[in-house]
Amino acid sequence: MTREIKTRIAPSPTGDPHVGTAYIALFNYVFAKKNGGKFLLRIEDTDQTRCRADSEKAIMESLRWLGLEWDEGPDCGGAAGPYRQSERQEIYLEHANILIERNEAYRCFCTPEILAKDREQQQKDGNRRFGYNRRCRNIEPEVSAKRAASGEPFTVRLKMPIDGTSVFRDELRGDISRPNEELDDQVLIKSDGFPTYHLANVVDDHLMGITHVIRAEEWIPSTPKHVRLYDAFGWEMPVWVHMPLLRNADKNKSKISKRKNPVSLQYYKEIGIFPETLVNFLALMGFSFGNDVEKFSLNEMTEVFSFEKISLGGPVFDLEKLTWLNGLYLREKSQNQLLDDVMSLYLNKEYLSKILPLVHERMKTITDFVDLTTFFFNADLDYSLEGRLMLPKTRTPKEMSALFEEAAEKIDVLVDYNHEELDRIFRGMAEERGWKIKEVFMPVRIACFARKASPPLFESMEVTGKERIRRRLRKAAEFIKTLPVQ
RNA sequence: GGCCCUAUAGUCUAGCGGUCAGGACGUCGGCCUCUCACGCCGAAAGCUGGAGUUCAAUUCUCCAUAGGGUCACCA
Repeated sequence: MTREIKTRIAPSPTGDPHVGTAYIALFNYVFAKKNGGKFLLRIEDTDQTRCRADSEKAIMESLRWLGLEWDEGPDCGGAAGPYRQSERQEIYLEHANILIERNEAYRCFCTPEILAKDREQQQKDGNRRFGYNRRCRNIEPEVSAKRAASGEPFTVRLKMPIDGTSVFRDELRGDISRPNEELDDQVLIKSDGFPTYHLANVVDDHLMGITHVIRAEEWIPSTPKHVRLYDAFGWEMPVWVHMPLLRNADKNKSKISKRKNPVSLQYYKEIGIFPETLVNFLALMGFSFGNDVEKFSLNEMTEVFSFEKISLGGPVFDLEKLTWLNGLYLREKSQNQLLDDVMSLYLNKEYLSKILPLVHERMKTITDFVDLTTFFFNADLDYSLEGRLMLPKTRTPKEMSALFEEAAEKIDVLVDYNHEELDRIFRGMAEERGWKIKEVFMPVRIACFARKASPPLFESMEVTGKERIRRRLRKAAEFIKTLPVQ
């Protein structure tokens, strides 16, 4: 009897909801629905140092916004719960122990310091083979157990074959093989007791009945480890499907990254992209509907979907085509629908009441409000008029664009995006460089608002929102490079 | 660097041995029009290179090249 088709999206709640997560979720969703199966959501929060409290909620909201509803998940439950890995601790430990008993895994007592030293030595020796040297692989089981019992910290590692070749079948590419000497003994349980992705992922996928693992191409190199895990447990293998990676629009088409491209789903929502547009566009990244059809809904895609319609070249995420597609959807909407959309995005009391205090004193008539606040509603700005003011006479284009890029980075890692933090960042950068405050603040004002005069800088940046501000800083950095040295 | 994946215009793609290499974004030109936008019409622009298989390669094989990914107690 064939199993019910089940797929999953397993995001790690380490930051803003990522466009790549939506991309992979989309294909998992569509494949499951096409086959009358289930699509589930699992939260991979096993990295205690990187997980952020509000991230999980934001990810769920974004996926829902896109209409990628899951059948089982941390909020709606399901037969194979819990769906949050941090709540499945005992399950992983139990399974790690099974592997130790079967001699498929072992405790490793090497400290991070020793490992770092090993790596250093390997570098020095010009040894091309990195990875763990398997020092603890053959410790006698009794000795190992005793050391563990005595409280010595350890990790659990998977015993990989030392020679030979691992082969697995990727649904889109056929057989992929890798020499085993390339694979080292992967850590399964970290010394903090949490599992690594490799263990948690395989155990959960099996226990949750996942039949098709549709994930990003970056996982291909470690798939042999996962295959080994399934074999060690004696479990039935899922079908492996590795989707191409979304790419930046830079020269090299590198893997999509927040340094070069807005990757937060929140951003696309903020600039007025409809969820159906984004889903449609993401689908276009690698999937062909057929008959030259480019505009289609999630349901229409589901009807015609098959893996044969996926192409493997890494698709560049092109904002221009996304915007064009959005226009198609927009012109199709009734004016009533559109009115609701316009109001719910920015023209509502909540948003306007954040702006109003910033311009209150600057207004003489009600109509001034509009002139004073346009940049709170724009996606990108036009720098053709005031743009040159981003470059103080005392600074070079290179220096200035570097500052903007650094600012975008610093803002990205902010835990709390607010005007105090922004103030701290920009004053700090001026100070570090020994620049005058005005050499930083005016250029930033132009970059963020394209005007010499604006409401209070950092308050306005706060209201405009992290993603749009980061995008503007990056755009400004590009623009400055086109200016002549003064 | 080792290993792995990928390769049709600037970008997204169709093609699954014989096609004038099709569509879309963008670009350019024109039409519509009070302007702009929309819409419509048209144009420029592509099979990375080299061997091999074949009567015939964009398509199959190999090599090269290029790009990407990956080599963590991150996912």
